[in-house]
Amino acid sequence: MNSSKELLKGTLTTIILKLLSENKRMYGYELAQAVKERTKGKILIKEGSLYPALHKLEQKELIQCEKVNIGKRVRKYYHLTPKGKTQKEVAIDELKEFLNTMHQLITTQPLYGHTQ
Amino acid sequence: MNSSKELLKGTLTTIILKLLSENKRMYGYELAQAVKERTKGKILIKEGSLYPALHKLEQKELIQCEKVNIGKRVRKYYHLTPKGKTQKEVAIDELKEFLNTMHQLITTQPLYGHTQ
DNA sequence: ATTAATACATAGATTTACGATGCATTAAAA
DNA sequence: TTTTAATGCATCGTAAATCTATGTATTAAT
Repeated sequence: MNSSKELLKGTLTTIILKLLSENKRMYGYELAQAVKERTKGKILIKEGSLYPALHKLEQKELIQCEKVNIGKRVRKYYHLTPKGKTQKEVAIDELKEFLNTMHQLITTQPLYGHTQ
Repeated sequence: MNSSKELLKGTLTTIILKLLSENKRMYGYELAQAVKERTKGKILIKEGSLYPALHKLEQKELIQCEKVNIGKRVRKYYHLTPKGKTQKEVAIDELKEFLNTMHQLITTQPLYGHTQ
C-alpha cells in the first residue's frame, strides 16, 4: 500500500507537459531533477517511467526532440509542439478538477453523515 | 488520454476506507452511489473495480462484512476493522500530501522559470 | 583509481482499474 | 401485465501505467 507510487499514475505525462510549457526545452534527466526539487523529494520519477513516457509523447507528436552534443554525449532536448501546448492545457485542467474533486471527497463530511 | 480513469489509480481503496470511516457500515452498491453523489458524477466507481477492491481489503483484514437478508437478496455490509481505521488515517494523510504536492507542482512557477 | 553523478535506454513484472458479461431480485413504467 | 430500469452481487480477460533491474557510456569528484 505504498501509495505515492500508485497515486502517481496518470499524472506523469501531465507533469512533463507542464514543465516543458514553463521551460520550453528540457532533457530527460533535467525533468526528473526538476520534479524532485520542486516536490522536495516527494515525487521521484524513475528512468524506467520517464523515458518510455517521453517516447510515447513524441510518438503522439505532443513533444519533439533535438539532439545536442555535450562533449562526447548526446543530450535529447524536448520541447512542446503546438499540439502539445493545447494538450497541456487540457491535461492541466483535468488534473486540477480531479484534485479538487478528490480533495472534497476526503475532507467534506456528508450532510447526513455521522463520524463515529 | 482519458485521464479521469488513470488518475483514479491508487485512490480507490482510500476512498472506500474514508467512506466506511464516516458511515461505519455500507454495502458495495451504496459505496458506489455515495461516491457518485458526492463527486457530482465526476467519479464513477465501476463494479469491475469495486468488488475486487472490497475483497482485497477484506483479505487484508482492513474491512469485515456481515451478510444481511433483504427480502430474498443478500446484502453484504462492510465495516472497518481496528486495523482498517488505522490504515485509513495513513492512507488519507498520504493522499492529502500527494494532492498538496501535485497542486503545488502544477500551479507554482519556479523562481527562475519563464512562461513563454 | 574508484566512486558517484550524469544521461540515455529497454525488457519483464506488477499493479490497478475497466469493459464485458452473467445471474437474480425488485420497482417502475408502458 | 409485460417490459424496462434499477438494485446487488460477482468474475474473467484486457489495457495502461509505472517500477525494478539491468545495461552502456561519459564525466566529475574523492
